[in-house]
Amino acid sequence: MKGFAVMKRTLSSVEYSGEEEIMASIAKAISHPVRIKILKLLASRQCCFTGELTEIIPMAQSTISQHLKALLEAGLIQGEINPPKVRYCINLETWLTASTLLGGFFNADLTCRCECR
Amino acid sequence: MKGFAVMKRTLSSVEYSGEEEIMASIAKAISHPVRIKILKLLASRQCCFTGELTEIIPMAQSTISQHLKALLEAGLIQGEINPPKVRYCINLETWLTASTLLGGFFNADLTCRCECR
DNA sequence: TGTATTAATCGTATATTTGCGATCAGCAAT
DNA sequence: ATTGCTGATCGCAAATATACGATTAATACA
Repeated sequence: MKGFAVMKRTLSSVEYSGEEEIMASIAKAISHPVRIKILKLLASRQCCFTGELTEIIPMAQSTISQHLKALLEAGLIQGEINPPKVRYCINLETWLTASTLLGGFFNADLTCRCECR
Repeated sequence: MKGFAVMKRTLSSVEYSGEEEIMASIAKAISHPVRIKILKLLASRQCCFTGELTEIIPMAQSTISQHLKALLEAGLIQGEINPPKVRYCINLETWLTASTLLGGFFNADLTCRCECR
């Protein structure tokens, strides 16, 4: 991972639009239930939060840290390092981008009129 | 993949709500740019479509078929088998679910007021 | 019965994800 | 300096995902 321009295991590098890559990147970030749970927790606590996550979610501390890192790299959260503690909160900017891109995508008016089943 | 109730590589099976698992499953389906591109194509062509995808997207036919299968299993598309052709189109029901869940998730009113950076 | 067409599936190689324990890094207070 | 605390990172193992070519399945047509 790291940024949006990776993945070229093959020669036939397909071309993607910036939006497609950003959307995919955000989707990948929330493609694991525990990361959705984490985001929900962060969003509900008004804001900032810390590794009390470890107490709420029964997973190894290192595992949770990894998920936080994934969310951080996707830009969905931001953290304020303040050793020995770190506070995380939603990154409103990316949050808005996600809302716009994903919302716009799924809200598209699809008047499907085919006989597919 | 297959359904929403997999993943228990570990002993400390974390509990997830149905919504969390459905959201994660949908997000995973659109976590690859080529699948977003495919969905866009299907959505734009009014509706139904076929493996002309192979002509538009420079990827092996088997690879595209695999991505279609992923979208199918996530319920985002549906296909009408009509050998030797198959027509795919958006599955409006899941599409609406995705819109509701993801939209509701990201549209949550976050009045963050922390000093995190 | 062959032949052509389309698309799924199989088998394989490689890369990424996920999870864990163990260790390291940064700071505060002894 | 030593200790304690929180949290990131490392190293490993196992599971998934991704991409491909080759093969197979299903049907229409000659």
